[in-house]
Amino acid sequence: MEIAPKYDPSITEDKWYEQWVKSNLFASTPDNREPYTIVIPPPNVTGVLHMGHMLNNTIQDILVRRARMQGKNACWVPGTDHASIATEAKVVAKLKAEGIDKRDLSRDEFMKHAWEWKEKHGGIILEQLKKLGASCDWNRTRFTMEPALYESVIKVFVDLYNKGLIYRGVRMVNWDPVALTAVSDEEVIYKESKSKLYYLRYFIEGTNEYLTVATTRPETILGDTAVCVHPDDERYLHLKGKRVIVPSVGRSVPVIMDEYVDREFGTGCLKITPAHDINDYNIGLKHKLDSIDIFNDNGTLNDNGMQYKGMDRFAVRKQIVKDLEAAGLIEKIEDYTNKVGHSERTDSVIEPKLSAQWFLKMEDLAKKALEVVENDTIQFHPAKFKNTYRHWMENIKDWCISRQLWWGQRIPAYYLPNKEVVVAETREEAYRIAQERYGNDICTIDQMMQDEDVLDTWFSSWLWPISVFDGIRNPDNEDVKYYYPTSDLITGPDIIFFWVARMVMAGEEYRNEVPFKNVYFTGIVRDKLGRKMSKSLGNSPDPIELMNKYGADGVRVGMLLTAPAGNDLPFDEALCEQGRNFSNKIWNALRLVKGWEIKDMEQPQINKMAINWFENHLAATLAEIEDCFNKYRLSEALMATYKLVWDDFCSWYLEIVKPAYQQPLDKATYEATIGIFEKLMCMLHPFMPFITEEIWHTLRERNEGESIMVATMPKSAGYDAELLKRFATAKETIIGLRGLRNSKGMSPKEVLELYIKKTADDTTFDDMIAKLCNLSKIEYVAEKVENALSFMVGTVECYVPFSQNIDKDAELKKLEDELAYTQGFLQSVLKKLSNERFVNGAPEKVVAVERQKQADAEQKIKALEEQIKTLKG
RNA sequence: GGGAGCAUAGCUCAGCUGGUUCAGAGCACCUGCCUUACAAGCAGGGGGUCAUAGGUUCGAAUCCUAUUGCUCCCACCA
Repeated sequence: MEIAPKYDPSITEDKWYEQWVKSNLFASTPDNREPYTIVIPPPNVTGVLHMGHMLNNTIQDILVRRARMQGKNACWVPGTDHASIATEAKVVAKLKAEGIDKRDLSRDEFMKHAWEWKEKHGGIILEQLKKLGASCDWNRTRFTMEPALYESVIKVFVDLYNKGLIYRGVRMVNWDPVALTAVSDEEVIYKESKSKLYYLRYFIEGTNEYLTVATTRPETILGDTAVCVHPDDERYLHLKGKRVIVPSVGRSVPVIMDEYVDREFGTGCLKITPAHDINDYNIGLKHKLDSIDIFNDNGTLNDNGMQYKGMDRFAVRKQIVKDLEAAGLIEKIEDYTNKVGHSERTDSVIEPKLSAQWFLKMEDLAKKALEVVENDTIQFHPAKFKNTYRHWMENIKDWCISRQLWWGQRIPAYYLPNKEVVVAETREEAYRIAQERYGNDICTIDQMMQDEDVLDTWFSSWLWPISVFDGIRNPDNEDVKYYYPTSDLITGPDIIFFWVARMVMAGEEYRNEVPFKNVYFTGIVRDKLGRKMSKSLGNSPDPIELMNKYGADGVRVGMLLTAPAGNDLPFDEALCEQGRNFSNKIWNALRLVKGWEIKDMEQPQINKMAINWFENHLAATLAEIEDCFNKYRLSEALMATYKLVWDDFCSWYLEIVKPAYQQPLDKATYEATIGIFEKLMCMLHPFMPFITEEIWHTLRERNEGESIMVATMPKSAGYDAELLKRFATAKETIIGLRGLRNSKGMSPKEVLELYIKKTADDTTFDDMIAKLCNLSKIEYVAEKVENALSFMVGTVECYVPFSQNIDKDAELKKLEDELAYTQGFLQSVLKKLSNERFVNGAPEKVVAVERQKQADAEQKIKALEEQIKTLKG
């Protein structure tokens, strides 16, 4: 059989993916097996694959594939999120490029454009996931805006409203002046920025005296309705009951006293703008101040902006400072660093704004959701995120769930002419309720005005583990009963509040059960220099190009090699190279094995030994790997598998059984080797699905439609630890011999003899030693061998007769160095053992170990001294 | 301002409740090899005062305290 010398993923990967889809191997339906369920964190429908997705989805695929091979009914549900703000922004931008202004469109017209856009450009990311090998059940692909999920969201809104958990109120919210919508507290990112602190003069009414107020936002003086000082601040006691004139504006406002003011900051005087700052708003409420809103929704000044009307807030800031300076009303300007809230989606500076919004009461929901994490019904990996979660849950505020957008689930609230509001799943139902409540003649059905707002995207995402199985609309359907709760959730810690916490709440509220049992938090993928990957830095590699270059398998391995849960992943292309090299290594092992001539002949002892050793070693490694998976330490599981394949299988096992050039291999060994190879491929398959499938099919004849995907994952079993230890000693002998050859520059072709100063009590591995070291014989002797090089394995001396002149000085030095080291070592052991408190205090086991060390060291010293003596002659 | 976490080889990390799996792994590095599976490779090798300073202990990378440096989360003093 001809096998290419280099593995080429481009000819296997697409082929096998197609085959898997064709054979419907990703599909899952409820049956008697234990379910294993993952719901994908739905990427934005407008998204394209980035390195974060690669990591996240590789991990999910590994877990799903492993579960499937363990005989579980594995179901990975894919889908996308409608991403209200982000998508609407994209559609608006696209329309703008075509010369269409959103404001000129009706809601329906806009939605038509948005859906068209979604159909055309949406879901690219799901196609890209296929290249990665993601074994999602594509038949189950969901979209948060599709009818069934849309209905679920509406149903939940109505339900929570009826339970009294949802309310509408006028509150200070975070306003995004670019997206023209409110956003939740969690969507505000505070960034440190260099700004200025302006000291403004407020003249006391009717006098020439003034007080100085420090502010970072001088433009908001237009909305000032008071100046506030601390009631105990002696500097300002005389101002009690006085009024001051807002500079430039000319308005007279009261001086009020409140302990909120920090006397140390600035001048100890605080201007109060209730309409544009959350703290000022609260003070305004307390002191019954007027509230003057000076901004339009888009951040320009409104009619209250006087001569600045129509200008942007930042332009006004500059202008008003100039004007105040000209009027001599600025005392000084200082540099100042503070944190400014930015919109997560548009990056615009958030404007606190008073507006009517819908809120969800969180307190009770949070209580239950905290409990199930505290008592480990849901486990976090790593567990440290419990702290973060707890802190948020214990300080939770109501969730602003309305957004002033069109792309999303429209709030099912209907306003009647009598100003009352009715909430119901449909207009018809709302009308029925309205008539019931207020009489049949209250209005016509068309006179009810539906709320213009849509719901926060996360208000649909939080239902995802339930709604993908239609468990909101049909709580007793087979799917949701079987697949819910899901098994593992794989996500980033950045959305622990946005998503994870809220899913737990929804799960408890709507299923009375947690939505998942484990949460695996991935780290953030960074570049080599530790920076976040970002478009503006251009440091984010294109995953598709990477996969073309190294193969999906190579990239998957590269990502996983250094990605412990919860740790950031400093990505380096060299890791993908390592992954690709590993692919090639496996490939060449296949070439070797398939290249052998097989003969029906007696199985040599050495091969029996190799097989027996490997199977024991495999069992031990399997136990190790299972332990890694139980602890969600996937990188370690991969590394253990990697070493098993590369080192133990390729470098040791295959080298031991490998027949001499053009010699045949016995059939029994061949069969065993194929069996081992198969097992290794199964173990590797979750990490490297494509190459393992290709090799699995090459190892044996397979029937049409058979796949490694549904082969059985090998399980750990008992093993002979003693055997493994003896093998390790044999290995040491081999390494010692190779080192000898290396240091003496001997060719591997030169045949040598080995004499071991020891009784021949264990010769199990002698054949192997002879074969791998090109020895003509191994002999056990009682006395030292003359004219030989020597080395030690543990406390045992080994000799290799050497025909050429031995460099006595070099040998002597080597031996003396070793002697010195061993003597030092013995000293430290003796010191320990002569310490009575150690001998009495330490456990017997530990003391026994020290005594053994002593004995070994003494024996070794004796041997070394003897060697030195004879060498000196 | 509050909280959490981290600091071990050049890099990325493992080292569970103090003592032979205690100083480890992979990559990188050095030396020698194109040895009929693989140079995307083989064989061998070097490399760490476990951040710093104290303390507890017979014994500390591991426990305690302080210091320094980094990261993240929350709050948002204008």
